[in-house]
Amino acid sequence: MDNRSNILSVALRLFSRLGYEAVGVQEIVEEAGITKPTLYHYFGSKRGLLDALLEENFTSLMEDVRKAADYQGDLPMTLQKVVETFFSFVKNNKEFYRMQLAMCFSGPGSETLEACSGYNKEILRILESMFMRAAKDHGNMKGRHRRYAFTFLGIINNYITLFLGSHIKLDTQEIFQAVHQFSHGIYS
Amino acid sequence: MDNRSNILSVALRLFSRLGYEAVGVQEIVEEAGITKPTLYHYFGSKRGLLDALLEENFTSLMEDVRKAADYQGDLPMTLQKVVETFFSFVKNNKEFYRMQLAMCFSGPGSETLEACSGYNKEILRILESMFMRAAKDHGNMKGRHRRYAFTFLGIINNYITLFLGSHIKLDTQEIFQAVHQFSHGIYS
DNA sequence: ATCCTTCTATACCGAACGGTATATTAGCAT
DNA sequence: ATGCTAATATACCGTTCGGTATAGAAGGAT
Repeated sequence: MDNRSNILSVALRLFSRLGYEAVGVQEIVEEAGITKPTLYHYFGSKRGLLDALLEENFTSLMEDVRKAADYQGDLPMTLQKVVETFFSFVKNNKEFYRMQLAMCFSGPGSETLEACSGYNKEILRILESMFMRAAKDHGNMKGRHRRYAFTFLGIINNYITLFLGSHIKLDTQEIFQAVHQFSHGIYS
Repeated sequence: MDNRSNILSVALRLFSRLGYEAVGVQEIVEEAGITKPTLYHYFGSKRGLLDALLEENFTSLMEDVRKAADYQGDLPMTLQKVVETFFSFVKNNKEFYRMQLAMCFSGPGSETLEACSGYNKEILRILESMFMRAAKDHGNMKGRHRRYAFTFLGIINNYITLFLGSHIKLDTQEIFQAVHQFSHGIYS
């Protein structure tokens, strides 16, 4: 593996375990078996390294979610596909999703929240526009798109959190449950 | 206000905004208008300060939750009282709950997670034992206490997160919704 | 062969980190 | 008054922080 990829993978592991602020650049380069100038050659700064990490992984996740959230008249199926997409992504990118989740919940003035808030807003936009298109066929959903997006993502992240804590497996039954739990909030 | 309380309040504000790791002791004492030895006199270390913060606030929260979670035959009412208790606590302790939530989601090897995991386990224990007592009257709940506790707390934290982001108000209607959303997961 | 670019290491920077040795002040009990 | 304790400040500790100036390899293009 080349140095750049190696740095990214080591940084992801450390950030997700200890948190971005708690990890020093020195720690990363030692673990990666290189020296600081190499890291700074590729990423310019510690923050640049974080940004590269977020960019690469979020791009892939958002691509998947965009495909899954393409509503074509069958809302339950679309929701199921979205949940399935998230769960599948998380299974293949546990460390990244754990890091990202931690950053979402960091304080409103923190660098980590600022770094990932743009990506999360984009994901919410994707979900919101899915609900907007669905609202044309479900009159009672009108004007609640944003709220639905927040709640839906919240439920998904609940399940993912349980998975990351080894409390559930994230199988097909769980996909169904997540959709079901959310749907109940819509139709009642 | 005495120095000790002042330090606690300044630290809580900074920790909740920037994150524990991102805040320096120097920053705290400057904001509080004192010097380092004063802080170290009262709390011994930066970590000791965090522990004191967690101890004081969690003790109060857990006391409230324990009272609310005292199941006496009416599960929906008990659930409602628990949600109400959380919401009311959060309204009066926004900064603390935001900090605590961030710490819950920090990496599995981080100091912040270690600092608050004990308290969260205790809260989960309280909820779990509530569900265990309720299971005597609801046969279909048996063996799922832990999972119910996780899910219930997850939904509550969803609503709280939306509140902390100024997306909802956390009023009585929201209490009802949270209970409703969770209950659907039980009875179906 | 030489030049240019890319990549990497040695060695270092000033600043900030968490923490403390020492001394002084204030209040209180004797 | 004296001595004891709690509380506070000045000034400093060694370490680590993120980041960099400089120079040497390495490799391809001319």
